[in-house]
Amino acid sequence: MPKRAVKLWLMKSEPDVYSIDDLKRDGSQSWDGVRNYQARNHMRDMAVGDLAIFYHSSAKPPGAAGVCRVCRKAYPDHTQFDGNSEYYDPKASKESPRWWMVDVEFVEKFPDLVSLQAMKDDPKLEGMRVTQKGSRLSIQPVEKPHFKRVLQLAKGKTKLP
DNA sequence: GCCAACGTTGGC
DNA sequence: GCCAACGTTGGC
Repeated sequence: MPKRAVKLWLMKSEPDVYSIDDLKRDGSQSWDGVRNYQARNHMRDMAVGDLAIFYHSSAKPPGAAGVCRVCRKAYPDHTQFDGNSEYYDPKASKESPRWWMVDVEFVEKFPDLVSLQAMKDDPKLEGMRVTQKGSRLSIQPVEKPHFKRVLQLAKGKTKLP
């Protein structure tokens, strides 16, 4: 069986809540609290070793802040069962969980943040989902040329397989 | 704080 | 299954 190719993603986090610096400090982190079906489905498509752009949303400025790697494949998000959690979902049960999460580990923080504006201005990133108006999806697949270009703009040192 | 985009919910 | 109302995201 040939190994599945590494897939590339973009994952949004509000840095006031959890930033690339937090991930650098922690080493790895579970990506809980996703409550959107499309984003959830993308997480379930992830495999260990997949790489993701760590994107700072609702930031000044918003943009690509670094890279992380999936280090545990999708498993049930425990916050859906926790009545005290803001992510509690009364319709979810342990027998049939509704929400899933992955764990990610720190890969690098970019020397230069690539702002959303810079991404929008770059012709090579035309068509990249995050640059499109009203793109709310918090977990998006990214095409390899786009990922490479963001690394280039960021002076990132991550090597794509 | 505004509001466009768009996902979810619930009545029918 | 439709769609109006409502809620959320997230840039500006």
